[in-house]
Amino acid sequence: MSEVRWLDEREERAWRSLQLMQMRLNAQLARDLAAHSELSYQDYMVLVALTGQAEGSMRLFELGHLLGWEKSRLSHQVTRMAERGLVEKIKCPSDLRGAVVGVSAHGRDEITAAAPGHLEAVRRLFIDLLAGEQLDTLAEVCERVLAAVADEELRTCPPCNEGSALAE
Amino acid sequence: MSEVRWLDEREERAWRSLQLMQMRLNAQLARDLAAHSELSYQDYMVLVALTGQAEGSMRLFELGHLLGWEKSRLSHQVTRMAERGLVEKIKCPSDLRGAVVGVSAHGRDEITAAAPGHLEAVRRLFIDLLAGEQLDTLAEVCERVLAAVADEELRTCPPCNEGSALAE
DNA sequence: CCAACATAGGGGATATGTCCACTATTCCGG
DNA sequence: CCGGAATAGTGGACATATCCCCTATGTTGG
Repeated sequence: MSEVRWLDEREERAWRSLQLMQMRLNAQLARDLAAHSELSYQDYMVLVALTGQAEGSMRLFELGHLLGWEKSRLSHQVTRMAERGLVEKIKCPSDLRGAVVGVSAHGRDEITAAAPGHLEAVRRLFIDLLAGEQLDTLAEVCERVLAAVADEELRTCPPCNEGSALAE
Repeated sequence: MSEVRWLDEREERAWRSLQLMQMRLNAQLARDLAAHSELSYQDYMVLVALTGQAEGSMRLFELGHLLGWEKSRLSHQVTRMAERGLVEKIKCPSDLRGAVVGVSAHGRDEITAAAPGHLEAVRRLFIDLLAGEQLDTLAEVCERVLAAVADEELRTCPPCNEGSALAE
């Protein structure tokens, strides 16, 4: 088609600072969590999701959807967490293919102890630095991008590449 | 101190969508790159940085600063890339501790072939979805957060924890 | 009822990231 | 000039993520 449209200064600034922020912010939050608890950031996210459920448990695939993780990642993660006694995994009685993960007492203790500190860090390093409209703009931006990504995922990977004559 | 200040709906929305976007967008860009080239996203970033230099090479630690990577991560990455012939690493004559990394001809070919497609993906999934002011707001937000993180990194990790009587 | 297909989950191989300890130099104050 | 700090980079151990294939179940149209 046409020649490449490189990023101009404005675009470059936004794109670069976003990528840097992602890396640094996540790294700092993870370090903070590791320093004040036995939980990794990923452990934390899993436990938050589980404790957000009324019964403290849910089907594996539901958890995956909630977190937006691939099934394999989640499977490995849950296996590791189960080995450490943070969660429990049992076969689902109503669907023999499936499994149900639940927080254990130990997991509850850990998340209860870690949450306040983590939340403070999130506020200190992110939320409290931003004005309300900035939060909203950010959310709009992210949601717009997420929609585009979801769209592209659909068009690219699943069983879509058949049926149409305009194949590549 | 006081009790925990949980995130309200607005804050939650921004924080959650940001985290989701990070994950999905990066994953999609990486998949896209992998599908159309032999380069991982990390390879790509290293090569972009190097080809951005006049001589196509730079000191390892400069590269690390430019990318914002830890030295160890960079060392591993460059070693792997050198094994694949994408870059070359030589001892620095003027500082015997150091090393200089340079793009190889092969590396140049790869990045030249991959860049247009990747850039298009970045535009399709991110840049072109946003209005100019959104880009600016985003950049401001990210830079603000980055400053706070850098600040906290300074206060927390390096050789700071000594000298003051107000130790923990 | 059965054959195809879809869905839930597991797990190995491999790539990557982080922590940390270690070596080799260079820099600097006295 | 020397001894102690800072700097540059390496690499092992381990945690994590992804790709991709495998099994076991459900589901559904004939």
